[in-house]
Amino acid sequence: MAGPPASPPPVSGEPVGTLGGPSTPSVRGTNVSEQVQHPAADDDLPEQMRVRRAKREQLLADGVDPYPVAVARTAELAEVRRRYADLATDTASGDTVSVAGRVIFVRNTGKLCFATLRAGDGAELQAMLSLDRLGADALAAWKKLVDLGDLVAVTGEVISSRRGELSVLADRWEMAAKALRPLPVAHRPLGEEARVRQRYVDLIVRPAAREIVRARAAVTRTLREVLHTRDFVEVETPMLQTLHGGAAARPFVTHSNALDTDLYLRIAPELFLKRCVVGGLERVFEINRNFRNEGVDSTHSPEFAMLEAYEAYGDYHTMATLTRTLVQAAAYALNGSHVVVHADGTEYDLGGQWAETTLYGSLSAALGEEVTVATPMAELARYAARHELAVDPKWGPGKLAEELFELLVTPTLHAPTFVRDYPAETSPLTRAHRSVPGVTEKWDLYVLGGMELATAYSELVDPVEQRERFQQQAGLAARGDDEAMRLDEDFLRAMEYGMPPAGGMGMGIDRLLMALTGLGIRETILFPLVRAE
RNA sequence: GGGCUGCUAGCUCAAUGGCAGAGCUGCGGACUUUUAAUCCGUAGGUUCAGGGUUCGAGUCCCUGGCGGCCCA
Repeated sequence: MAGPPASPPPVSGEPVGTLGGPSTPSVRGTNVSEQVQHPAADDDLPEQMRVRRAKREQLLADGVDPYPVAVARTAELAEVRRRYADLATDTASGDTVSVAGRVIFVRNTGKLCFATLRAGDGAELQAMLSLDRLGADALAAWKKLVDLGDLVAVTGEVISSRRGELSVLADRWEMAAKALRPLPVAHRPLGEEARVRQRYVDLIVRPAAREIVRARAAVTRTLREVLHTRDFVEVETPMLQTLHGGAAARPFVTHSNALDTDLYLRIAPELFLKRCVVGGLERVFEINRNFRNEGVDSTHSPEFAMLEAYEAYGDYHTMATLTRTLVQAAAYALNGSHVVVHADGTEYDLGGQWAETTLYGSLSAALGEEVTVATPMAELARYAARHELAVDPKWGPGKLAEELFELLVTPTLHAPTFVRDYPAETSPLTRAHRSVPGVTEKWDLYVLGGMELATAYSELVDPVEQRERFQQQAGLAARGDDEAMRLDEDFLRAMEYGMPPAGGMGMGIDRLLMALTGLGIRETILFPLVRAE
């Protein structure tokens, strides 16, 4: 380390050549004065950033790369913790290791410095830097040049301090990457917006932020494993589509220059997965993103991850069993139990068999009046008025019954509940019930007081009936319902080759994480969409 | 779309219409066993932007921007 830390380097801006070097011709001939503005811009930086930039300059001046291509590293922090877990207080192991991590706390005394290093997995290890081991220059350089947030590497003996803290007593230290921005206060939560907009900082300072990322990975891996063991094949179907279909939702529109045509970001993979089933991929699934150009709030994100699975010769009963298996496996992967613990400490039991009811049955119970798919519009409208539900004139009786159900029943569905047999009117891709007229073989799975977690059908596979349902939807679209589905000729052509009877299921991955953790959707998505700064 | 609410130092937050502050962070100093180290000293601000009321606006009013919560 270079000697006396006498002169704070002249803050003379970027070293020549890094930016605007010879490769940028515009700089050379003309406006040289513009180049000199870099230092001036630096002067506008907050003091703490100027200081850190100056330290970077000092390192360079000392001939030390603040961003070396590699540093000595023989062990991970967690590995050292594991291996020396039993090292007695105030003893030395005799073993030398090289470790690296981010400096999150510093406690400097005159001739002995302590720093807490943290690795990406959350493991922490103390580094000790003493005058007698390091020498005056290296110790002075440490104190002068290392800030909270820097990534450093330390080589030394694994010891336990007098207070019993497992530590690396440094013979040598190196800068692994100099941080130019200060870390936020480590023990106070970052503001909501900063957490979302600068997730990287959130991840550095908040262990729970890292845990949710790993929880999500554990969940998606578990879903895949369960499906693979049941011989489901994972596929990836188009996210750019010339027609949007498979759900009732407003799409995002984009444009292909090559084809000179507008394209839609998919709102659901359903119609492509069914093409797969027609082709003989009898058990097929996809986990990927859907995009819906709709509201953004605590349960809705414009892009959201979804699992869809189709099983030939299955139906909505087999999909219910599959769904319960998947959710319970995910819960088990997170918590080792079907009872998960939410962020607020409450327990949520996903175990055992789940409650089942029907839409009209549960609605009748809530209304105290017998309601069926045959109940006329006028009567339903009276119930709506009784409960102060505004009725959209575009609604039919099926849609109104569903709205009443959502208003009166779903808030009461706290434990996981399958709600079966929806009106045909609102389910254009669903097969008619095999014994109950007017309803379809569809269920919605509700959790946590009304959050819709998954849905499944016994799929409609009759191409003629499918065409009629599409035509009804096209009529709605023509009347200005921009959520209505478009007629997809190629999909119908596929169906005309014959699709086996099948069950299909879709589950929101973000919502599954919410149900398993009790967190809001913006916490379960690493980088949720936010307005540009 | 409607209602409520927030935006102040790098971070988290204070400040009856009357000198813009604290803790942490930073900087200078002391300290060879600290644990969010401690102690002494010190710096740091376009109070989101623009307009208005006022002798005087972070504070009140209007418009806009960016968030959050609740409702449809």
